[in-house]
Amino acid sequence: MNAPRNASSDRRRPGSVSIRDVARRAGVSIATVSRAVNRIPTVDPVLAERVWRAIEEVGYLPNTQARALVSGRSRMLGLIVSEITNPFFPELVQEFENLAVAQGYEVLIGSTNYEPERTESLIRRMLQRNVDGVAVMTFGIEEELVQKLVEREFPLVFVDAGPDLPNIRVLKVNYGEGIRQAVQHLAALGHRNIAFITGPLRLRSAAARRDAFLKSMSELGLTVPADHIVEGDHTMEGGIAAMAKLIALADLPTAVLCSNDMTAIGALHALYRTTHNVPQDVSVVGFDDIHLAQFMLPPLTTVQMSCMDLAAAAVEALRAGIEKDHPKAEKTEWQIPTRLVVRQSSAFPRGTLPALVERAAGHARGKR
Amino acid sequence: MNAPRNASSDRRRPGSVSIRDVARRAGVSIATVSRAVNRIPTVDPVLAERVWRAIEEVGYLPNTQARALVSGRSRMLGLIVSEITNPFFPELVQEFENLAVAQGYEVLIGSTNYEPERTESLIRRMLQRNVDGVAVMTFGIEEELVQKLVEREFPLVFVDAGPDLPNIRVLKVNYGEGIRQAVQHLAALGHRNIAFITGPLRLRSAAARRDAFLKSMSELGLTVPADHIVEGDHTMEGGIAAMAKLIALADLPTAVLCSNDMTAIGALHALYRTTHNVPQDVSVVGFDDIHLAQFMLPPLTTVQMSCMDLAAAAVEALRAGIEKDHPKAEKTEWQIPTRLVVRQSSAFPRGTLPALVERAAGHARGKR
DNA sequence: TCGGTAAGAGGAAACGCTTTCCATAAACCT
DNA sequence: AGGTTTATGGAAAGCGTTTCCTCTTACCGA
Repeated sequence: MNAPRNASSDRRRPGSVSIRDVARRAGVSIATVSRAVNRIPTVDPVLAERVWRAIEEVGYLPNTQARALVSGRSRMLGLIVSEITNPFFPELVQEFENLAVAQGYEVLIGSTNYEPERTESLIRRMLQRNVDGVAVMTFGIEEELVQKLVEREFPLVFVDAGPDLPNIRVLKVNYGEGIRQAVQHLAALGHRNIAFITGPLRLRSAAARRDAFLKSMSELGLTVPADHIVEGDHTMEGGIAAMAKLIALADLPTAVLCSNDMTAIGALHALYRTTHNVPQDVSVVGFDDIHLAQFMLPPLTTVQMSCMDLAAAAVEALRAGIEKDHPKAEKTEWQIPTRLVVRQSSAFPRGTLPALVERAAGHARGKR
Repeated sequence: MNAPRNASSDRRRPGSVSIRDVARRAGVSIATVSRAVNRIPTVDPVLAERVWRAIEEVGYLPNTQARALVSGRSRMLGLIVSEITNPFFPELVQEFENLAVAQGYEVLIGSTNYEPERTESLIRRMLQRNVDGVAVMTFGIEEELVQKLVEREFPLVFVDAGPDLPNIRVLKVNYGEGIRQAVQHLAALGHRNIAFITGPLRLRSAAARRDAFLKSMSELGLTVPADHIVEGDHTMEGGIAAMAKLIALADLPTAVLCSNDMTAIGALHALYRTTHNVPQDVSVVGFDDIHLAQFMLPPLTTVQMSCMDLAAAAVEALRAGIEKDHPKAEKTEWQIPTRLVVRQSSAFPRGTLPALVERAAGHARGKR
């Protein structure tokens, strides 16, 4: 006997079960099975029970593609990040995935690696897969690249800024608040000579962080010489190089604020290599509060931009755009707070009285 | 006039274009368009050209779901990893994605976080999405959890070991080779008292690494006291705790080999906190060669298990299982080599003559 | 007892695509 | 030149689901 393993087409994967098999088993029509599966109340509870038992028995799983084809909704969300290897993003991805799955969505992830043609292909792929919405968490993508998505009126979520169009929602990160806290923290410790290592300035978010720094400084009446603003690229390598430039200056700043944690970690390395102690000689402050930050030596004082907040806002904003009866369907802006987390990479400026006292106490305790 | 924007159903997303629109524009049948898109040679080149131009003009993108529905192949690959926040995995994911996309596949990622129920739901989701194959890169997943996938004869790729069934392919990581190189490197420097921090031993790969270590040691006639094998959990926190136990021992080992890089980084931290210098007091060697390893202080000597190799083998093995005429369709095992990368976290054991010479030279150069 | 109504279940169409089959046109051979 | 084969386009049949519409059945009141 070479009969097919099930009554449906023999092209199908073995063990695959369709709604028809369930219908046959339960002795009802496929329409009834569909209604039972979708918990439509007009179905007789007795029949529904029979359907559910049949589903259990034959091991039925509804085919998502067929569902998507007919319903026009794929229940997939696109998530575009800059580079998955930057430790900030996996944390974001993880949280985004958790939340999306909890809401019954699948996640299609893509990283642009800052390459326009990659972004291009990424968007085309997401369009083809017919995602229900896309979160563009690249912190400053070129707008024209997402033009296609905008045209097709996909629900879209951007960080910081996006075109002012229907179906576009924006997560406004309040860089100012956290950076002001950081600057005031340093100023309160006595720092006056504070440098800033930026991210790649073509990124809107990097420029926003730098501007927030300059604003906070001028609020305190502190001036920033041009050579105290050095451009990095949000990688550790970039942080090392940028810090090296600052070390080469005639007046080494007493504190350095960095546009992200990886840059700050790079700065720590550069200082360590040149036998400068942190925080005794130079205070270093990061931005993001990635997991790694607390395990640095010394643990990094940093401005927290919570992935949890960001991911939660992104998923909520996408759902608001997708599900027409969502309570926040009309909301277009989500505020993301930032706040300073003080650890041990920031202290009194070198040469000041409190620093000397600290250092003496430290030596007395046997630390180096 | 409130006519719909295109001639198809008005339920569709605006701007969405179907094969019918292309056919109309090119003045051919939809079958011809389909054949042109799928590059079937029997279509008249002139017509094909007209079709391609029409596709360009109307901005047509084939609907992947419809394609998958009829062809039975979704062109999606599942990738299951342990935890995306462990830096090893993003590197793997990135490479896997690049390769898969280059072959025309999309990637559905999921992390188990070592929770069985998460894995369960992950697999159900992948089944529903009808992925063409799944790579289970968790380095030791419980087999029964993937039973469903096995039953349905999904092409499956495991790391290290998997059930010996058709459609199962295994990437055999040669832990022995790299770890032998590491042990011999340390022994050559003069180390005799070498400890090992394991990963979570329920993971097959963690046990395999420990066994490889013990084997390499005994090959050299070196004994390993029971308290020199400490269990970690492949995280930095675990590495810190495990190293703390070693530090508390009466005879501090002169070298510590770790089951992965995050553990080694934890060990570096624990040593740093207790004012032990690496490599002068203790040599530390990692495993994986994650990107971060080269930026540690000191840069970490480690055994490289290339994500590139692993990802390439995984994608190739999956394709071999999916595409029936694949040249390597019959191959069931892929070998993944490992090799030692010597950096600066390993040196002569403390108290030996070469170490004293090194130290003196180092002091002379002004380093600490 | 019978007509009217409402609830529940089934049949069938549609979603966008691929694939197969068939009809037509063109080319070849005898 | 007529018949046969080969190329090529067009029409139609699914793929697995949802949804609309129709039909049956049961229940209620008169």
